[in-house]
Amino acid sequence: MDISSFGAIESLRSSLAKVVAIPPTEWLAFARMLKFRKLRKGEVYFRQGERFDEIGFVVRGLLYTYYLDASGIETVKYIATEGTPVCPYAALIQNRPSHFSAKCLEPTFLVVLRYDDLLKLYRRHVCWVNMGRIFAERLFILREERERQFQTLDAEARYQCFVEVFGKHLERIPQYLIASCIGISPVHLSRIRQAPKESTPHPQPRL
Amino acid sequence: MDISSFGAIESLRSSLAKVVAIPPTEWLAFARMLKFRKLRKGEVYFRQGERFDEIGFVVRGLLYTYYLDASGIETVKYIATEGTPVCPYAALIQNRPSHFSAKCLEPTFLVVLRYDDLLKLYRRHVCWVNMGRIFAERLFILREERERQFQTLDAEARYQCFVEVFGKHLERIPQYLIASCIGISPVHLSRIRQAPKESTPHPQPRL
DNA sequence: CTGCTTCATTAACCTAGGTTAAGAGATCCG
DNA sequence: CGGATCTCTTAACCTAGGTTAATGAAGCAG
Repeated sequence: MDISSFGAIESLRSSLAKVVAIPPTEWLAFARMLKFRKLRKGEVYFRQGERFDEIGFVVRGLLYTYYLDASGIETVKYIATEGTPVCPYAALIQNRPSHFSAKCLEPTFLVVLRYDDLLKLYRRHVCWVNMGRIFAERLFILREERERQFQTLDAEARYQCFVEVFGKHLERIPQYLIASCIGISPVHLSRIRQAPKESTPHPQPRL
Repeated sequence: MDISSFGAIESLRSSLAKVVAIPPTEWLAFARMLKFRKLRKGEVYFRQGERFDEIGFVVRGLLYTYYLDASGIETVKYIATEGTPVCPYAALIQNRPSHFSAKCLEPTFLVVLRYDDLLKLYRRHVCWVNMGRIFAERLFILREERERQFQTLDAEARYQCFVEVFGKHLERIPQYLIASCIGISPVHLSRIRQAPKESTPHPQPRL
C-alpha cells in the first residue's frame, strides 16, 4: 500500500457513506480488505472468458469494457471513469467467467475488493447487504436505461445521451470507441458530429 | 382475498424460499402484506408517466410492458409471464413516475406487495434485504444481457434469443409484439421466420 | 352465413447507417 | 528532420431492415 492509497480510501469512504451508514468497526473491517492496483495505459484489467474475483473502483484513470467476437473485433460495452466501479458483475454473481474484458485508456489506479470479501461483509452486518442491494439497484437502472436507448433511439439521439453522461470526459475517449459504445461505425459518428440535424434550434455556443 | 389466493401464496412462498431462507414469523408478516389483483385482457396495470407503488407477481396470465412515444406509438419493453415480477422497478427505487406502461395480453391474476411494505420488510429482517439484493442482481443480469443483444446481434439472432427465453409462450404472444420487443418491424420478423438463413444446418424438425 | 376487424404475409420501394478507401492532421520515434 | 502510425474526415457505394400497400386467413358479432 503506497502513500497515495490513503487519499483513495478516504474518498471511497465518503462516497460509500452517502449510500448507507457504516459503523466504525465495520468500516475498519472493510478497509482492511482493500487492495490496490496500478495499471499502465493499454493494460488489460480482466479478460473475457476468464474468471475474475475483484471489484475495482477507479480512483484515477479511465477504462473501457468490451466484448470480443469470434473474429477478434472489439465492441465497447461501457466506459469506467473516476469514482465508478468496474468489474464483471454478472459473472461474479453467477460465479462464471466474464463475458467481457476491461482495458485501460490511461494509466489507472484502482482500489479493489475481492468478491469473496464482499460476501463475508454481507454475512457480517446488514449495512453491507444494503450497500450491495443499492449498488445492484443502481447498476440495474443504468443497464435498463441503456437498453431503452438502443431499442428506441436512433444513432444521433444515442450520441446525445452519451455526451450527457460522459461530456466531461469526451476529449479523453477516442471517437471510434465512442462510436462502438453507442453501436454505430466511426464513419457515421463523424457524420453526426459534422452535421447534427437541429432538433431544438439550439442557441449559439457561448464564447 | 378469494380462494384462489391460497395456492398463489403457496407457490410464491416456495419460489422465494429458493432464494433465501425466510423465518416463519417473517413469512407471516410478509403474507399479511400481500394483496391481489384480477385484470381483464387488454387492461392496463400501470401507466407511463404515473406513480405506482406496487410490485406484482404474475400468478396466471400474461402482460407486456411498453414505452409510449410522443406520437402514441407503443414499443414493447418486455414480456411478463407466470412466475415473474412486473413493476416499474427503477421508478419505485427512485420514487418517480414510471417510464413505461404494462398491459394484459390475457386475463391475469397477480399477487402484489406495496413497495412501502417492502421497505418495511427491509427494516425488519436481513433476509428481506438479501432477497431485495438478489432480485436486483437478477434484474441487472437480465437487462445487461438484453443490452448486449441490442448492441451486438442482428435482427435474426435477437429473434433466436427471444425464442430461447419465451419459446414456451410463443403462441400466446402476437407476432407484431415480438417484433417490437426485439426492435424490428413486424414485416421484417415475418421475413425472418419465413427464410431463416441456416447458420448451423439444423436437423429436420422431428415429427 | 356474412361482414368486420385483426393479424400475418408478400412485394416494391426507400433510408439509416455500414463499408471501403483515400486523404489529412497529429503524434511519435529514429 | 523524415517517415511510421493513429485517428478523424469525406466521398462513393452498398445492405439490413423500414415503410407502404395489397392480399389472405382467422376470429367474432350479428
